[in-house]
Amino acid sequence: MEQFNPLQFYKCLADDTRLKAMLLISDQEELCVCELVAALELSQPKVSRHLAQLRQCGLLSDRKQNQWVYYSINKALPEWAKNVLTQTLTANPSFYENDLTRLNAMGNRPERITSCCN
Amino acid sequence: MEQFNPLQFYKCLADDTRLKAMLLISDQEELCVCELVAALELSQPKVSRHLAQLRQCGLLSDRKQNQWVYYSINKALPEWAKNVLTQTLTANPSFYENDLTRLNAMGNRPERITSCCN
DNA sequence: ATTAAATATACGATAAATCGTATATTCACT
DNA sequence: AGTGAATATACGATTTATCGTATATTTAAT
Repeated sequence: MEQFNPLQFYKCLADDTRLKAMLLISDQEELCVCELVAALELSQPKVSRHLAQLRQCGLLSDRKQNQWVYYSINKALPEWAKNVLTQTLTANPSFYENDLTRLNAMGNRPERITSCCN
Repeated sequence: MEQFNPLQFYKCLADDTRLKAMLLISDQEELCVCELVAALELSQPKVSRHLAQLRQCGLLSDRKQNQWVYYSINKALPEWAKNVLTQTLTANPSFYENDLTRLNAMGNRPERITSCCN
């Protein structure tokens, strides 16, 4: 993230897959690629590509755990951008409710290792 | 505006001309096309086209006065979207400061008729 | 070692957005 | 009636974004 720019931020949100991924991740704290694939009903390469873009633009962070990669909202995101996401999330539940339903219906979701020490 | 949709909203903001126009209009209450042409240093058709799109999507309203068309933020915009604009405006002054400077330096700005009765 | 699952990336094809230029329209002024 | 300023729109050309498919990489399990 070479200097956070509102235009780039909105370009990231201007795609159905990316916007829904951002909202679902905001809502769920973190999600791995296969969970997003299931929730959004899209191909794995498509989801992965969009997540890579969101990470490169500084909107998402990722952490690797076993064979999964978990994406979460980048803590270093400017406050105004975090607020934009929160406003969008809470004001538009119907925009992503179907995705959330599919996510909750998903079997075999990977287990998070809950570290006891932080 | 057939039903306000966050994706469409962000698509509107995902273009340099449109985002700057939105922020300048937010800041200035209303601006006519020729003022935006001067502030943004862009061709009249280009600015006009983008404003038309913002109006069609429900982000802007227009009023005609003499030969000028003044654009302002649509009062009927959902609260969350207004908040997004306000947040973006106040947190990113450097994004549009040059445009604001050119606007203020512009000679011959059309005079608003200040109606005394409303 | 082999296989399978999860993820990432490369590449050419397609679709979508944007642009410049030309032109139409409207209004004020003479 | 005629001219000029402000604005809008149409159209083809170009750029940009997205996509499907194939393939590479990593990790876990057998």
